[in-house]
Amino acid sequence: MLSTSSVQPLSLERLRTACSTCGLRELCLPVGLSQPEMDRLDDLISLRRTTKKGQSIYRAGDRFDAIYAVRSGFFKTNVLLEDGRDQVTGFYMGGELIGMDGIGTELHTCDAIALEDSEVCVIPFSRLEDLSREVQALQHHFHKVMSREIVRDHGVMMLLGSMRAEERLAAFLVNLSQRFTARGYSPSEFYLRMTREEIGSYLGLKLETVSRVFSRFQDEGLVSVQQKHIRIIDIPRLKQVMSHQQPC
Amino acid sequence: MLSTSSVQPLSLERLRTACSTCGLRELCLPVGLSQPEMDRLDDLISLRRTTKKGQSIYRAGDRFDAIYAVRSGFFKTNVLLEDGRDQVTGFYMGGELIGMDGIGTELHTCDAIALEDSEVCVIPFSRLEDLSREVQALQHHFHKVMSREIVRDHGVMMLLGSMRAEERLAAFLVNLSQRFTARGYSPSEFYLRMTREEIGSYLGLKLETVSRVFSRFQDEGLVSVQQKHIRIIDIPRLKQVMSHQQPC
DNA sequence: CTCGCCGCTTGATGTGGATCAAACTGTGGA
DNA sequence: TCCACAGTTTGATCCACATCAAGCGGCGAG
Repeated sequence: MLSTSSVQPLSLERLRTACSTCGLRELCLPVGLSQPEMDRLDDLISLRRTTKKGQSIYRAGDRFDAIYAVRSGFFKTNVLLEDGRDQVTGFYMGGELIGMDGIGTELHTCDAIALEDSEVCVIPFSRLEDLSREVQALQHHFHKVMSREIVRDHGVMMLLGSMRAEERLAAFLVNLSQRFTARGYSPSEFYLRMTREEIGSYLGLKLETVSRVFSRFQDEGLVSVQQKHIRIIDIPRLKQVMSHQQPC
Repeated sequence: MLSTSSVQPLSLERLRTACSTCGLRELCLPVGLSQPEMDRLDDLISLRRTTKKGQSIYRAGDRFDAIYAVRSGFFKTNVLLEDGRDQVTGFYMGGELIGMDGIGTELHTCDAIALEDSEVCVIPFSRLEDLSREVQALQHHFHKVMSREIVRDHGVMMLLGSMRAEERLAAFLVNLSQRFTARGYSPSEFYLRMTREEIGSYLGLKLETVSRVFSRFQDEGLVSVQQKHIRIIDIPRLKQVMSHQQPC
């Protein structure tokens, strides 16, 4: 049992891992399902997978056959260019779905890598489609999840295409804060699971720039930064920075 | 009949606009459907909509209730920030689907604007979901289309986050060339429907930079540019530029 | 507890693309 | 037909962020 990325069928653990009893069910795939519908979804999700920090749940080029719901932990997704350049395309936390990039071609187009020891629910995709044909609420919610991923990507495109470094980092922190809040954590105090380099890659900046902007934010009393420990002191002002409305 | 964005039921035109006889069916929603299945899809798509250059099929904030397949013409989608900044998030041509951004919130999150006089098929979304529950091939293909939109967005994020101006424009031209080719047009000669400013907005560049890079490409014998008329002279070299492999 | 290293911070300098400015051109409308 | 103007090109200058460089500090392995 020392294997670092193990796949294990549910058995006695079943009750503990069922969607119905999962603390993340209001954020995850079962949103809007009745109890019997949720039971049917449970039948489908019979595998969990634990992943150690640094390991992947899939790599670009891997055959696609499942999507993954983050049960615990933190992930990033990474696209690669032939010439070696790469870019972080997203960070994922509890209740969020990873892997929808693979549906279009039956092959994954990015790497999904754990930023800390993590656990995901494996959702076999063809069985999800089967069930979606029978359970309208599931079908509709899945479409919403994919649509939101598209909208999120548009937000990142906006950020990369027309925001300056301070605005990008402010937007990033505000977004993280909101997602932590939705999960019952503090809106103002959290640990970053990713390095400055990963943040930079996601935001289209170099790690030095990320570091400098953090320092500037700290000097201005917006946040307190100690390595990966972040405390947001002034969320409203951070939102102003994000929206270009610096008070001169 | 002078209204600029008219909605008209199909009647005698029916045969002409049915998916089954549409030249774009191999690129559009009906991919992989049998004849009877395609007939059922036809039943659902009972509206076409013509849109004059400059007009929108929907705006950010509009209620979402349909997606749109481009029948003819050319569109852009635009996201807006409160502070007035905006960004082009995509260009769409025949056979491509617009509007999936609205599924997540029931509201559209961007504007969809015609870059020339155009026509779209209106696909009522709830009826599309109904039919998807009965026709597996349709369900699966729709999922593929959404997934590809996500993958395309990741490509743009890569481009915006880690490519230089010349690489971006080269990637843009290669992409357009491929899409025109798939539609039976010349891979090397086409008219741009968008302005330098719109290209720049999409690529995270200013219009002056786009213009300068076009000129540089022309000087180097990669393309011939006359306003919106583009002739790609050396596709392989353009692909090299895109991949950072400048021959010193 | 200590060592080594990875990740972070900070400074100095360089540069790609933005900005400002001016002139040119093709097009659509009166 | 001609005018007005939106869109484009090109040049000069500027600046935000990249790059290069050096030192720091916290954490995990032993």
